Amino acid sequence: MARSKDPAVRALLLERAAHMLRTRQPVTLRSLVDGTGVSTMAVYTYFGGMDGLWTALRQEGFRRLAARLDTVDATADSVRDLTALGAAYMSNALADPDIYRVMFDAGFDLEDAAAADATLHRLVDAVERAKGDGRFRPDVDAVELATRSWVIGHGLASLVAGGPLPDAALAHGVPLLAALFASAGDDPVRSRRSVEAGWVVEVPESGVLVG
Amino acid sequence: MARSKDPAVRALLLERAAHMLRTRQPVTLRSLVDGTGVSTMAVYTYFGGMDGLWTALRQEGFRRLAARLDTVDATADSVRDLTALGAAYMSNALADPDIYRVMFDAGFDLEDAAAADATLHRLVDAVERAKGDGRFRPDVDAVELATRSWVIGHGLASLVAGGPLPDAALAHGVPLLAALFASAGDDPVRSRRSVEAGWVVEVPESGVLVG
DNA sequence: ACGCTTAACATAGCAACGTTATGTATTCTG
DNA sequence: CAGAATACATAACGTTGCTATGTTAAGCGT
Repeated sequence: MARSKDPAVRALLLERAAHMLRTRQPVTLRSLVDGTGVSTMAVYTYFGGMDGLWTALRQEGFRRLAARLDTVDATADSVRDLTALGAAYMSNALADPDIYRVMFDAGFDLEDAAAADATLHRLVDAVERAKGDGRFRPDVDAVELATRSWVIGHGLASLVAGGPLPDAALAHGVPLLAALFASAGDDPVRSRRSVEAGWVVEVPESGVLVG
Repeated sequence: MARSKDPAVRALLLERAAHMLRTRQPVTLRSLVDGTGVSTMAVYTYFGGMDGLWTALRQEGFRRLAARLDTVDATADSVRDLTALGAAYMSNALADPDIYRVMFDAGFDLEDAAAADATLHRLVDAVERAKGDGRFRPDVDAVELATRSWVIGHGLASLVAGGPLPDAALAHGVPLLAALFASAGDDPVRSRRSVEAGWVVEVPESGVLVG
């Protein structure tokens, strides 16, 4: 056959692209490879072009999101845990606003949909656990409730991360989720307490915002 | 002085850019002016460059949004009206997904913030009218409740318009808004009825989706 | 063990992009 | 009615993503 691709080069380019995105430098084919020792062709052998790089970057974003969601561990309060997943989602979006924007930008293909589905599934699991605990009505559809939580989380993340709303608007997450969970059958007072306990969002360069 | 700018040319370029965006043609400087008889310089005299064109396009988007929100007229049911504003917001986003995306994309400057604020203000007014009708608790902050409605609307619009969720997901708007309004003091059953009455979203090429 | 095949990579060039410099025409002003 | 300033066309410049071409090196069959 021939030479085999070096996975380290791929990782290097991906890392560098993410870093350039974070530091607000325009990510162009030439600026990406400048100083790395590799030529522009590397982007084509590893990603098939710039479009492929963006796709890979989206998947890297979902990978990081998944990693952050994994740091949320289950407690006795399943509604708190569900909220904590939402807070972790938010922390991830704020940690890298540009990557988050790229994740949901124009070229949302089937691969990305699968990745998005995987992260949504974690929410579904959390909802089902809460149902098992009797927090939600038995007739509540776990996928639907998870999707609605996602709508709230994405709306908030999208408007705060580089959007028109300030960081302080993250506080809206608590009443929004509490209202949603109460509508699914959870006791309003108890729900509020659980959500306040779980809503801990890390805001870069401004510490931690607690609900 | 000298020749005066022709407002018709500005409107023509803006209209054409919006049309190219809707028909998924890439909007480039040259493709924009091709066939219009004007030269590439027109974009610079009228908008100061492509960035200026995007800013103008964002404002055009907010203008259209405002126009659509104006078609919602007040009825005796103020919560229905508030929901109808949300539905109109959604219809606008789905009618021109690409313009909607541009509106909330990267270059969100102060002008855009003002435009966004103006549209948010209509929601605030509607919330205050509902408070006057005794539908919401007196201690409810109108701006906050309006912002939370916006978070739901934007999250849904963003995930449906070109995003991972299908058009059918628009139906989530009803339970989400109903839950939010109920948490603000509105009677749950009555709220549900009002929201179902107001949630009428126009989906292009697939008719009208009623809650 | 050796040569052929094939993939990885560098170099160079292409069309198209946004922008700017330059020149011309037009229209308001003094 | 002349002067000046602005609208606009034309053309060029640097940079973009991409591709064609050439070279090098790794893996397999004999």
